Amino acid sequence: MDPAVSPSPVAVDLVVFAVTDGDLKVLLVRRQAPPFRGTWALPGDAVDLGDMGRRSGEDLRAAAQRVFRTHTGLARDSAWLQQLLAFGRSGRDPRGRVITVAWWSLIRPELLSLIGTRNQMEWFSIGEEVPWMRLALDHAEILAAGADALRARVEQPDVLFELVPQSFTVAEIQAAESAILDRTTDARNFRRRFQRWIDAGLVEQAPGKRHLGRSRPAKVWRPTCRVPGHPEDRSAG
Amino acid sequence: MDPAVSPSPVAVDLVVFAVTDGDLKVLLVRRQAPPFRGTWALPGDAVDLGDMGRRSGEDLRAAAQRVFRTHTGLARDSAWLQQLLAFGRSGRDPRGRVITVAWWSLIRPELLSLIGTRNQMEWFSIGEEVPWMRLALDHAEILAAGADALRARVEQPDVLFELVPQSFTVAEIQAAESAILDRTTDARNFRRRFQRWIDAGLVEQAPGKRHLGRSRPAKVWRPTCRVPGHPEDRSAG
DNA sequence: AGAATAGTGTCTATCAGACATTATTTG
DNA sequence: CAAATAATGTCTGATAGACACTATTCT
Repeated sequence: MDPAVSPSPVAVDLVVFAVTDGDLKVLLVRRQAPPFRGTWALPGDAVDLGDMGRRSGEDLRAAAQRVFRTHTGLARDSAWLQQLLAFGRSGRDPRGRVITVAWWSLIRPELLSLIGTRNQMEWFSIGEEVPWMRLALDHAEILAAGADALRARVEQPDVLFELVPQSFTVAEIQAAESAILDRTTDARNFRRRFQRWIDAGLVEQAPGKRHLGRSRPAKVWRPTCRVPGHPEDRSAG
Repeated sequence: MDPAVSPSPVAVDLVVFAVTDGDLKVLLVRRQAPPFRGTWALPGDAVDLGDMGRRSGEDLRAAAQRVFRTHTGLARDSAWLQQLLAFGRSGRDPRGRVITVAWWSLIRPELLSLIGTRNQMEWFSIGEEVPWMRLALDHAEILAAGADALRARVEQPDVLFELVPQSFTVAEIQAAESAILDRTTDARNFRRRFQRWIDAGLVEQAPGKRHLGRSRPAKVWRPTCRVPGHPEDRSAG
């Protein structure tokens, strides 16, 4: 197939977030094929639409999960994926007319080590390092929309839970929020909100404690058991 | 062209809202062509993708505007349109694999008379009348998502402004909010919020008063002049 | 005067931001 | 005990819900 022509008019692109070292990071990959070969881009791929009848092709969510697995090596089940928006400006892709459905995804810090630095990919700190001006296609625009969506929803505990370890201390989850919003909340006020999450039954204490250095050990918490992960949103496929 | 085969793998569908008679209504059209001929559906159409290279086709937003104009007869400029989500479950369309990008739209009550009851279309009250179980394709799902999006954003004055006349009384805009949320807010508490909109410079008094029956006339308000209408969101097309 | 709707004010609970203090561990 | 981080509590201002009264018009 001619690599300069898109194999499908519909694609998916992922804005994959993680929090490490107190920074909100996004996963970018170096494009292996033209156009924009060698430039940083969001992980994405064409959606297999089938052949307009007989072969049924893959669902949008399945395509997003496939891209997630291809680039991270993680099981598709461990992917928290939510649809963002469709981007389809005529002329956004030099290969032809391609509509892309963008998704945002969250990865826990514990899983990052499993990903490693394989292939041509890298985590970029949203605040500083992202080479915004040099992203392929309209990916800068998509990434900005993804960051907006994340920031808009980070107040909801369930989003935050996907960006910290399965069990966490109050300080850890607060640090995650700070990284996303890029501002420090007062620890005491944050704890008060956290207390409400406890009262509402959103979190429960996990066994064990955690302590670093020579200080008082912190209690460990976890989200109260729901079915693990995966928001079932309407845009499922 | 074979009407049983979709002309394009990408479509747009519109969830068009209006408030009349104290009810939140949505515009449905009777499908003229198979499949689902004769059933109620959201207004929508295939997106012209061009020919994958030479002809550039139309932007997603342009397609949504075109559908808006086709079905309402209103100028595309008067369309408040915001992207909702893409729906692309394999098998959602019996004609083949079609991804649809859904938009939600708001129409002021003053414009409703211009639309009339042309063609095969009708306004249905969300609460009661919508024949949910009998909508074509996955339009019930799309409509539900659209209603959710509207309810989630109705607290923001700018959304509410698009569902009332260009100039309105406090009672009128409160009635619109009540219709959308399907619950009555206390008039005095609503007025207090409205006072804050005045203080923030979101609304200003318009000339004239309005009075019905034998009661005290009400002041008339309007949004402070911004460029008329049209949210410029990132998903522009 | 009476009916009807417009507009203003009060009391209270909840929540966010700013800020001080006590508690528990290691060295 | 000193250092370091965990955890709790107080004061204040903004906002939402419940509720009572005054104002202006028409009949």
